[in-house]
Amino acid sequence: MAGPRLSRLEMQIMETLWTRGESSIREVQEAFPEKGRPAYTTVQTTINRLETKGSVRRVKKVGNFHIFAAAVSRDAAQRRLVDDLLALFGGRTQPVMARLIESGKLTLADVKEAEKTLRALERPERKGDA
Amino acid sequence: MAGPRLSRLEMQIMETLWTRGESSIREVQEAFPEKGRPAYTTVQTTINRLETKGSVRRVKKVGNFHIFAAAVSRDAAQRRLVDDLLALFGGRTQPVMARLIESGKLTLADVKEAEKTLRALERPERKGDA
DNA sequence: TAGTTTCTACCACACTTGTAGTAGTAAGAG
DNA sequence: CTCTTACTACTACAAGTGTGGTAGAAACTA
Repeated sequence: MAGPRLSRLEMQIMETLWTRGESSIREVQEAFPEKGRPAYTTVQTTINRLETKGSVRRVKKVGNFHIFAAAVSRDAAQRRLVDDLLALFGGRTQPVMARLIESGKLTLADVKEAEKTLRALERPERKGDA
Repeated sequence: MAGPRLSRLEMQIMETLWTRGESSIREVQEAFPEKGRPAYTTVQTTINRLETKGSVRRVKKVGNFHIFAAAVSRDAAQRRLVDDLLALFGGRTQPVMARLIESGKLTLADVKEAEKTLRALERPERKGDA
């Protein structure tokens, strides 16, 4: 399955749709930080492409403008990104973790959280192991 | 610095150069799994582009062919990939970790290793904190 | 040396992505 | 009902990427 690949700008737009919910092109555009905000038509073009890809759909028309909504979940889209990255690393997570640590963004809390989740997942793994 | 962005195919080629060391185009090409191996000229074109980007350099000529070598470290290139991904996640590692777990590739051992590394890094953090 | 093989240099092309302009239409302001 | 404005649909275009073809040179092989 995996859905289509989403580019940087596409992801930023999806992010707005995920966080603010159904939005017009104008709303999506204005959600960008004023500094470096893309032109209205740039957002329009990109949303149209997302629509073609099936990642976004227009839900209704209000006045003379359309309202769009994400047609894929944030989790699914993010999963795709991580899977692609992982493929680039030959499927090995260890070097990914190493780079995350280098980035300085990975906190001990994040890791402990992950560890807890993993333990919870591993315990019920009685019959079908990975 | 960050160096240029490397595409999927470019990364695959770099991977060969990193693991096997200096190689000819033919060697790089044949390092690809037979199934879905790109044409010789595809590899050639891509190596040329890598050369233009400064990620690869030709080190010598043997007979009638050139020998190429990576001009950037694997770590640096991988760091770039992870940083780019992180940017897409708004700099937050937590969702990245979550997706890694979902992928089923992240092992408890990887996480413990990361935890150890983080602890070791955090302790000496006397003067210059993050 | 002549033929065959193997490279190299360059070109071509389609698809993606970021970016934005233009023309026309629909909606709200008076 | 007319004007102004905001939005839509469409078009354009350059850089990046994957893909591979062609022509000609260089180097082994007999």
